[in-house]
Amino acid sequence: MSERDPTLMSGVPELVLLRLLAHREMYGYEIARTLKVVSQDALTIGEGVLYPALHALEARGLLRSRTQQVDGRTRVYYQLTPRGHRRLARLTMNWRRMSEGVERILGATTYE
Amino acid sequence: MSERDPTLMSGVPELVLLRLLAHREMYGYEIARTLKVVSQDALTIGEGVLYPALHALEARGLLRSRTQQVDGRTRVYYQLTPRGHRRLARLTMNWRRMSEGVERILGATTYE
DNA sequence: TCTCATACCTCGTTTGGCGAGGTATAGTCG
DNA sequence: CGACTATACCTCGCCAAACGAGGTATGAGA
Repeated sequence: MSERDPTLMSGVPELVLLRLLAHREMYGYEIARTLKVVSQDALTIGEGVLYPALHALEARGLLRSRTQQVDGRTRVYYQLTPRGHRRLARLTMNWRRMSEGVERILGATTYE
Repeated sequence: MSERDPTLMSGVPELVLLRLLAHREMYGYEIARTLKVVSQDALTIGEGVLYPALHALEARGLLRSRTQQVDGRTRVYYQLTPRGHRRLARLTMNWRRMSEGVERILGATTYE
């Protein structure tokens, strides 16, 4: 394994998507709304990012989906696979590491 | 103004570069080394990222450079312009906002 | 009827991170 | 002397990812 991973760059959408879906099954539109609310507007994900990301995650075997009709509208519900959970754990570690690194740079007043 | 800015994505290299150079003048190679040390290996910046980024920042008027010969080697020292300082302040705000958003997502155990 | 919210989708562009490569000098070890 | 490492700069080309803009369709309410 030892795949790509955010070296410096984020991959925030992937992280956030996996994390939201780790709790419970959700469908795309719901994810976008929830993200906005929970992050208190700090994060928003456009549909041009959201749907391609979900498809890619599913294609990689990190998500599983099922389709359900509700009030004549189609919802595609996603949930994490075991691989998705492992991936999430890994990405979370990387995120913490990276953001702590950035904080160290931002916080320091002198370097030598 | 009101330029693009990292919507979801990072722009970590730009932020970090500006922050390091806000303290004191540094040259490229030194930046790469310092970043690694100060971030305790959490962040590294390859030369294929570093130099193009520095040039782009200078072209945008956020950095100013001067060249100096030291022991027969050429060093290009960079420092922030006033615009660079303003940009740094802005990016720092965005970073905090974004990373707090991510933390809220990571930290929450239930959403409704 | 029109608009808004819901719910999905894709296409094309741009940006930017990154590896790999290239040049040159100074110092160290054998 | 020759090889190698560290210093110091640079560019090219690839690829992935974020994003805006556009498209389809339904249900509810004004």
